[in-house]
Amino acid sequence: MVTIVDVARHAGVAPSTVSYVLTGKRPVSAETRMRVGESIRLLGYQPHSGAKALAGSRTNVLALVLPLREGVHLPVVMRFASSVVTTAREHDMDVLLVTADEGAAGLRRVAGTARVDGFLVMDVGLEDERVPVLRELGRPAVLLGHPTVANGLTCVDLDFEAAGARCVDHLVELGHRTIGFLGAPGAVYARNTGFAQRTLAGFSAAAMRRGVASTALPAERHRDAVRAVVGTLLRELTRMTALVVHNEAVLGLVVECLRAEGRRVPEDVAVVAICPDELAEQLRLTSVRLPADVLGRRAVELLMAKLNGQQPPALTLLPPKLFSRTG
Amino acid sequence: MVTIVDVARHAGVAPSTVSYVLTGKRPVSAETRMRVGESIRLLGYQPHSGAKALAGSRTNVLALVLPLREGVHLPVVMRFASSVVTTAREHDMDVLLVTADEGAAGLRRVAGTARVDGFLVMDVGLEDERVPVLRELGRPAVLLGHPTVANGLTCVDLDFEAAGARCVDHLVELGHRTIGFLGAPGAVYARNTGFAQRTLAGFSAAAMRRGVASTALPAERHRDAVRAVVGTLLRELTRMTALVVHNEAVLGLVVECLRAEGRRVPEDVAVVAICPDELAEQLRLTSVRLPADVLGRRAVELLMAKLNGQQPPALTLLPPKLFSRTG
DNA sequence: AACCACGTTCGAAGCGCTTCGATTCAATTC
DNA sequence: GAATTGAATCGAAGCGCTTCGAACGTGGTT
Repeated sequence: MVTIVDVARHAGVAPSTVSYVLTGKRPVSAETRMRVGESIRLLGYQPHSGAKALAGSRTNVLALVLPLREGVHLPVVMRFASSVVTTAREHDMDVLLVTADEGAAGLRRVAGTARVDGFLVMDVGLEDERVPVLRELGRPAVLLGHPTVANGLTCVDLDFEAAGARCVDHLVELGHRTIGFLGAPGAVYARNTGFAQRTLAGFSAAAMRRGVASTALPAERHRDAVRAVVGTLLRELTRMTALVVHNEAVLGLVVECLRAEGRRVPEDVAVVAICPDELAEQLRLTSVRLPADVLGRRAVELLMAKLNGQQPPALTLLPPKLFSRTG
Repeated sequence: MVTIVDVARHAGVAPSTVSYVLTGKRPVSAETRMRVGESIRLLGYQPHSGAKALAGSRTNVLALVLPLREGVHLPVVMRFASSVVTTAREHDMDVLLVTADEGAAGLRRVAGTARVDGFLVMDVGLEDERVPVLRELGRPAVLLGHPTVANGLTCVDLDFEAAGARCVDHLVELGHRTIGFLGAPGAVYARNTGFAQRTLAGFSAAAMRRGVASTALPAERHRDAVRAVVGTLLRELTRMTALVVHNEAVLGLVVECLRAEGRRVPEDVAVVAICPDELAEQLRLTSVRLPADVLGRRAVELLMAKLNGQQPPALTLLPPKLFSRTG
C-alpha cells in the first residue's frame, strides 16, 4: 500500500506538505504542488479512509436510511437512492445503506462508531422513534417524506398541498366545474399522516377558491371497495366530469371501475393522479409526479450544507409539476 | 467520545485487555471479562470504526454495486439490496452502496481507499470491464446475475437452464404436448448474454427429452412486434396449448394478444412465465420466480466465507421454484 | 546592517485501536 | 524448595493521516 509518507519521500517534501496539497488547508507553492501532484499520480496514491477518519474526524460517508420493507413503492425508493448516491459522489461522499428495520438502534450504531458524518432518512412518520434519537445524536440529518417540522432537523418533501391545488387549477382551466377526489384509505387520514391531509387540504381550498363543486372520499385497497366508492361518487356528484386520485395502489382499479360504469376516460371523466410517474405513464393519465430524483439531490445538498456549518431552512417544499397526458 | 482507554481505566485493566475481551483473540479470565463488559455497558462504549480499520485492516463494510439505471427491474434490485443488507448485518457488516455508473473506477476507489473489505456486484455482463479489475484488486468478490465463470471470482445465480426445463416438465405433467417459447429480444441472444441462452437451452433440451413439439421465438419490445410473434407462433405451432415466456417486459402484452386472438388463458393456452414474482402475481400466471432475497442472502454468505479465508465454490446455482397459479 | 513580516515548509504529537513480546503470578514438576 | 510451565495481563509500538507550533528563507523596511 502506498502511504502519504511514500509520496512525501518521492516528492522530496514532508508528509504534512502532501496533506496540505491534498486538503488545501494551507498555502503551498505552485511548484511543490505540481511535484507532489505528479508523485501522487505516479505512485497511484489513495489516502486510507480509516486513517483519515481517525485523524480528521470526518468520514466522508453519509447514511441513507431506507424503508426496504414491502408496501412502499419500491421503484420510487430506488430512484431516490440512485439520485442520492449520484449527488453524494459529486460531493466526494460515499453512501452507507441502512434499513429502516434497524430503527433507532441502527442510527445509534453508525453514529456511535463514527461510520458516517450525517443522515438521510426517508419515510419518517410523525411520531417516529428516530426523530428524538437523531436530535440527541446531534449529527446533521435531513428527513424526507412526511416531514415532521422538527426544531433543528431539516426536512424536504414534495409540496403536497400545492399538488392538490395544482390538480384543481389544471382541471378548472380545462373547463371542469365539478371535481371528485379519491384519497388514501380512511385509516391514513385518521393516523394524521401529514402528506395525505395536506393534499386534501390543498385540493379543498383550491376547489373553494375556484368555486367548483367537489366531494372527497377515502378509497380502501380492495376491488369491491373501489367499485363502491366510485359508484358513490358518481351518484353523489352527478355532474362530475373530473376526478383527482391520490392513491397509487388503487389508481388502475379506479379507471377500470369508471369504464365499467360506462364512463370513458378521459372523455367523460378526466382523471388526474398524484403518483409516481411511471404508473401514470403506463395508465396514460395526467399526473403530478413524485419527483424522487429531485428530492434525492436536494436532500443531499441540504445535508452537505449542514456538514459545512451552514443552516439551511428547516423545511424545503418542492413545487409540484403536472404532466398532461390527454393525448 | 468514550474510548477504549476510558473503558480500561474504568475497569482497572490495560487497553489491550479490553481489546481482547472484545475480539476474543486471547483468553481473558471470566472475572475480568465480566468487569470489562460491565464498564462497556455503563460507559456506552462503541469502538471507533476508523481506528479499528486503521489498526486492524478490516473495515467490516462491504460494497454493494447496483445497476440503478432505468431498464433493470427495480423492485428486484431493491429486494436483493434489502436481503443483502439484512444478511450483512447478521455478520456485523455494513453495506456501502455503489452505483454501476461509476464503473471500474468506483471499484478502484473504494478498494484503494480501504473503505470496504469486499464486493458484491450485481448484473455483471460477460465482457464486463469490472471483471479484470476485480481480479486485479484481489479483494474478495461475489458476482451476481449473469455470471461469467471467472477463475478466482465467485458467482451466484438462478439456474436458468433448470428453470427452462422446469417449465417444460410442469406443462408436460399437466398433459401438454405442444409448447411454445417466447424469449428476450433477438439482440440479447446475439449478444451472448448467458442467462437468456441458458434458459432456452434448458427449455429445448427438456422438450427434446420429453418428446414434445416446440418452437422458440424471440420477442421484441413493442406492441406490434409482440402481436406479430404471437400470431406466428399460433400459425406455426397450430396445436400449441402452452407457452413459456422468458421476457418480463412483454409478458402482459403476450397475454393480451393471445386473448385478442380468441384464446383463453389459461384454458386454451397455459402460460408459464420466468419473471419476478409480483409481476406473475399481478397477471395471475404460473411462474418460476427470480428469488432475489435468496440470492442476496447467499451472495453475502459466500462473501463472508471468502473474507474468512475459505474457498467457496466458484459457481452457485439456485434451483428454480415454480409457483402454480392456475386457480 | 540589523530587523521584521510573510509565505512555505518541516517535525512531532496525537487520533483510537490492534498486536506482539514481555511480565507476572500461581500451579505444577522433579 | 528451586525450576518449569502456562494462563492472564500489561506496555509499547505501530497503523496512516491531520494539525499545530516552530523554523526557514526571502524581500522589504528602517
